Amino acid sequence: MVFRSPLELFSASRLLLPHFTEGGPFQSGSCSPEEEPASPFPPLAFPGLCFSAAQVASVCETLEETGDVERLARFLWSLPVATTGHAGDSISEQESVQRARAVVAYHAGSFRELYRILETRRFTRASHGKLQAMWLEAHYREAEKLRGRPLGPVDKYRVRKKFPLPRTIWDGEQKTHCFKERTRGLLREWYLQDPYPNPGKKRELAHATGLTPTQVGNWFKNRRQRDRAAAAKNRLQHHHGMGLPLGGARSQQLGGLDGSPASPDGDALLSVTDSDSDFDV
DNA sequence: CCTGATGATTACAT
DNA sequence: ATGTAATCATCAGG
Repeated sequence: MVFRSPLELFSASRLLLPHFTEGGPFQSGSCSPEEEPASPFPPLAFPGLCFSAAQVASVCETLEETGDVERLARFLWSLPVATTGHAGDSISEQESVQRARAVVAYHAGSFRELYRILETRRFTRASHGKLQAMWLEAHYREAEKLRGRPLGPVDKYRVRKKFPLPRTIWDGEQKTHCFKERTRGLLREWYLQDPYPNPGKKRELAHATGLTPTQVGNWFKNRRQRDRAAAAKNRLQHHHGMGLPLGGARSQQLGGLDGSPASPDGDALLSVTDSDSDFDV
């Protein structure tokens, strides 16, 4: 659907390329210090043969940020494909280029190519979020197409389990349910010291966790509510007299999900995180 | 503070 | 393998 005729693409790329080289809007000084600063742009040569890696990366990043996927696709197609020989570490290997190719493949619906890119190349953390979203969305759409209907939460969960994120775009730092594990740990620590933080503390904690002060306030509010509810439940249980041999504070209702030890499949290391914080009275 | 909505997860049945 | 019910946590608004 997004494809155009090759003629138009090529002409557009010829129009596009000089536009980006002029003025040098961004310097993506990642790792190319020894390139010639002179000869800013050979005006009429073939673009793929004369652009430095930094320039290509800059163009890719700019086009990706602006969301102009069509132009990005044209630019990628204008690049030299699979320059053999020693070109293994050259332009094509740059993360910006690989990420751009992933974006283009995703938008074009070329999911297999997208998967190949995401699985074979290694990406830095800054790209993980976007690439993970693309990986998941692509699989969702495929599953959705196989079936007639849109996917529910359970279907998405199953798709997620069936196609786990590759290590190339996931550093193993799993997020439990909502916030990052690190964030939750910080919130819990501060909560233990002071369940009613003043605005200053809230702001400081928000900055430390990357959340908004409102989110921090909501978390504390919900947390207090949850603890209070747990305490009330416990008190009721005590009055009624619990005959259960289990001495744990949380009873049937609150600890309802801890009885699932039959899932030793790797990713169970975090499912126990916060329910344990409901310490007994 | 309480409630509704939503997502994630599990368990059960088909 | 897929559908469904139940549970839990989080988020946001009244």
